[in-house]
Amino acid sequence: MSSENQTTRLRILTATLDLLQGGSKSVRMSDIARTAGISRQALYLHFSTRAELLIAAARHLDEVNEVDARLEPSRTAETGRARLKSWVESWGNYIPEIWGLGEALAAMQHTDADAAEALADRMRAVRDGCAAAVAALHRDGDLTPDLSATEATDLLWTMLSVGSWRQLRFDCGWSQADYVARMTLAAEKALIRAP
Amino acid sequence: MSSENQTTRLRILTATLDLLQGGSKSVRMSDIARTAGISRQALYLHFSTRAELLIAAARHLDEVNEVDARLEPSRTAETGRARLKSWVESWGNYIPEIWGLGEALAAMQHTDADAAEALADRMRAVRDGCAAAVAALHRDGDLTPDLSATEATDLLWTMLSVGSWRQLRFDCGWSQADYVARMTLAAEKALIRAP
DNA sequence: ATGTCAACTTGACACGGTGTCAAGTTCAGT
DNA sequence: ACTGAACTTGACACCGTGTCAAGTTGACAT
Repeated sequence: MSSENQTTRLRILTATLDLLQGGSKSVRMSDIARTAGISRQALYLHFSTRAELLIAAARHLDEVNEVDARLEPSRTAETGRARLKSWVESWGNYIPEIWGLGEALAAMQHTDADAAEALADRMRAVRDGCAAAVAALHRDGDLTPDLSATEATDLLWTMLSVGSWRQLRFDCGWSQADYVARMTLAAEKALIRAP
Repeated sequence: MSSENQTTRLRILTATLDLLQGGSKSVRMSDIARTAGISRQALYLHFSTRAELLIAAARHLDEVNEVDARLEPSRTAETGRARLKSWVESWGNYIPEIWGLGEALAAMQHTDADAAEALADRMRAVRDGCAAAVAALHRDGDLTPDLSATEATDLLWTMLSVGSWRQLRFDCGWSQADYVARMTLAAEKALIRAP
């Protein structure tokens, strides 16, 4: 940790995230090196593989954004309904910050097993958040009777996928606020027992 | 049309679809040539580019599957509700046949403008189907008041995306029948006015 | 002042996949 | 027997990733 040269490593990571944030299609190792102000080979001194770099960037992003703190309100919500609402909002508002990286990781998951694993990890974490919200609903007796807890989790997880967000946000032109509002409503309709 | 050598061209197209159908990660030009029983260069004699080949394969698939006929029941449904149900079923059951090709096309949409356009075309066609179902609901006064027709179309289109299907089908282990049944229900809850 | 070590640089190269080029082969139609 | 189209073999260029080798720079210790 402290034995590593943080400043160069950090410059690399932030360069990577900057390039990816823009949703730039294909971010090459040389692009990253250039924007970090070092040679392409110096990059390989720090990260021996593109996948490794992307994974490190993902971890770094998690730290910087204090993921746990952002999810706090959802975790401490009293009712299941409140928890669902809060979860959709927290996660939905986190997507814009990670989607570039997510798509880059997704694009290389078929050529690199580590990248696939890192992506799967993160998707699993999101799924856990969905499962917790569903469990809270279930506990309150508010879960719709036509879905098991697992099925409800599957459905919510899929509704909240990065791909769906991207499509609504960019292909359909929804604003971020629209996305959160409409998706919250859609999730409630799909999961909460009819009155 | 008839001036072209159909048999080799056809062998190529079916080889392409066969390889893609399996959801094989990276189907190379040489893989396709080998399974079609010709040399890699002969492949380039027929399709000068990988994108061109994939696009031709997509068109061929549309013909072979008689897309229009499959969508007939949805188009002729009497009520909006019936139309929605039928549309989700028709399209949902078509996804398994095209998803491999769709993902291949999607994977190269950032490196090839023609591939992007071909994919966009097909997605637009799906969106049109969604819009028609929503319009029928709206006509019957059955559309939920908290979504405009456009928003409802956006939402339905996104719920029925290939990515969501892939996630539910493979990551969540849903059967095709499960997918259609649950998705129909979810679409109805999201779009139809509460009683 | 000298030596050493780590971070970094330049420049070359291998590899895999796409696409191109040139020169042959095969064979049906005339 | 000749032509032309479909196809073959084999070489090569390009790009992006990853590797290797040799040199530069500068901080720190002695």
